[in-house]
Amino acid sequence: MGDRDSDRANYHHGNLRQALLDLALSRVEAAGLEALSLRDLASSLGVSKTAPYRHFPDRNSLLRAIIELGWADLRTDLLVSRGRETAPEAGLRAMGRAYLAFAVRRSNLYRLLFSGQGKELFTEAPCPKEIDAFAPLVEQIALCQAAGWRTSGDPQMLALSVWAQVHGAAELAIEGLVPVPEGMEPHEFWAGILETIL
Amino acid sequence: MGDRDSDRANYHHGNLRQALLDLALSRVEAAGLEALSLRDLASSLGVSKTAPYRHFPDRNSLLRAIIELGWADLRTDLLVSRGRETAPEAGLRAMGRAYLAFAVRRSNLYRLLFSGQGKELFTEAPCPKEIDAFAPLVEQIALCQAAGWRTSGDPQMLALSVWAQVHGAAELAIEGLVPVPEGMEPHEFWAGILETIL
DNA sequence: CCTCCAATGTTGGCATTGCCTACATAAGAT
DNA sequence: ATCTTATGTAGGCAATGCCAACATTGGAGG
Repeated sequence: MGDRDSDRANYHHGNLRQALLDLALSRVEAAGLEALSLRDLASSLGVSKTAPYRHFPDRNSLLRAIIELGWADLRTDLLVSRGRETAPEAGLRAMGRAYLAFAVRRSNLYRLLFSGQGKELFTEAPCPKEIDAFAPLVEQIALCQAAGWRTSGDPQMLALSVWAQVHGAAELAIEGLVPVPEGMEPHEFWAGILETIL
Repeated sequence: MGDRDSDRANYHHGNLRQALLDLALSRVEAAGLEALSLRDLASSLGVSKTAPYRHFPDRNSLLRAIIELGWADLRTDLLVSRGRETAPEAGLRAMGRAYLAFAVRRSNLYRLLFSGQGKELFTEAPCPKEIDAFAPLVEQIALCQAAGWRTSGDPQMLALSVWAQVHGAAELAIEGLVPVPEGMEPHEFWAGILETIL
């Protein structure tokens, strides 16, 4: 007859929301957003097919939660990478490399971030601090300017330009449209290309 | 009784492949690739649900055909835009603006181009000339270099860097993550941002 | 301690979709 | 005229998102 714990767990899972988030994130990272199925999550967690709807009104809502996790992780990577450097410009380059590494290493998640599903997360209100991966870039650019780098120009605009550059490189790297030289990691190759202009 | 033409057309449509492509393209442009359904196409064309499979083995194969159309159109826009300028650098800037305009105007199609579905189109063999939107950029960069612009540097690498920059701007513009100043078109706004660095 | 209720989970069902197998028809070559 | 092949049809299967109705549980208030 099963022990008491699993009896209790059988009906009320107890932590379904978090379990859904964890599993969904791993599914997306492993196979992309189109491979995410609420029914599959439910059955994998030993729960009925409609149980997830008690925690997320629909599939897109779950996706949006994952997107938030993704932005938070990306922001963290950027903060850590720049924290390891003292010179402002070195910090900026480190952020660029960290960004590319994140995009290549977790490409399915990265693609989801720009899939358009979470647009309203950022356009509506001021972007929540914990998931704002852009602000650290603007700050770092401002630091660089204070140190004499491209002193003319609005830091916000400069940051947008740099973001566009690095994001574009990340996408091209992920997409694999451009063959990478033998024995070279894609994010290294693309970091090198960025130096061409930046 | 119906006229003879529709009688004939009732069974053998006569031009189903092209009709599928046309309608699929318009559906994708209007609502994105996730809105593309073979069954919907079939019924809209007054044909049975499995008829499309006589022309495309599966949904992805149809998507790939659309991707080819998209790249060809983008290439054409680039060629036309640079053809209107004489000075090499002016031509390069015109290509950038045309690229951004294409991405914004046909954003759903543009997104499909980078969705990863058509990867093998470009990585395998040498990219077919008619759909190669990258080669014109390399050529233009070479022209610019011949005219004294950034004479040091491999044109291929420079072109990749420029492509990354413009593609990144295009994606950010489409995504709408960055609010565009009132009364300004997104592609103008982003073209301005590109000038910040390029 | 008991009761009720809100949170959480289940069952059954509907519509849509991709795609498979078998079958039907038309159009053109032999 | 016949036969082959390209093309289209019918039926079906499994998966999915989501809705409505019902069940269970644990905790708040009497």
